[in-house]
Amino acid sequence: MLTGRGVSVRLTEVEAYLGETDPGSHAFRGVTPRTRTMYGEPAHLYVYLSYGVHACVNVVCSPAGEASAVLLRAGEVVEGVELARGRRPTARRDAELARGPGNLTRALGIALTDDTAALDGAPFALAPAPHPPAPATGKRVGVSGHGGTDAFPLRFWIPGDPTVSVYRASTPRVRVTRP
DNA sequence: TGGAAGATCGGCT
DNA sequence: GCCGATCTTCCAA
Repeated sequence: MLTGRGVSVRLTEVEAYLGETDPGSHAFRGVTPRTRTMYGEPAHLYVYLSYGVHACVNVVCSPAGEASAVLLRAGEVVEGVELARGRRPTARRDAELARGPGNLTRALGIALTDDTAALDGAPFALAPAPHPPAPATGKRVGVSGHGGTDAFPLRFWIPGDPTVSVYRASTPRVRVTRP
């Protein structure tokens, strides 16, 4: 269970990213200014910007010097629901409050400036679930190309949970015609 | 300096 | 349920 800024969520969907050996990881190409956090201390947040719009949050799990992290993709808001609703006005159902990486980040009030923040105290804390259910495993979604993603069944989710995001086919990128 | 790619969400039908 | 729009970051020339 993850707590951040007055909102607690029960994580229902995560993905693991190993590092240089993982084609889908940002660290695959090596250390960059953006991925530097992944090489930092464990139990810290790695927040990155996706598609220039959405913020996605990871938890660094390897010791300093190694790059491995867990991407938090979805969760169920169990505490501070009202607060989360205020942050997510477009969500019609509670299950949508933290469905999807970007939405989860918003519901928790995490911003890009929270990159490298520690998880062992306020305002962010990570605690084991009281009754951890058996998660399902499978291929990761949203990771395109590089051809090796099928060999990494590193996605874990709670089967049947309404807050788990569904697979979404990749959109063909249409370059905006510039005048 | 330029071009291409990317771990997505919201709105409308 | 499906379709479109958005910006940043990284690598190569």
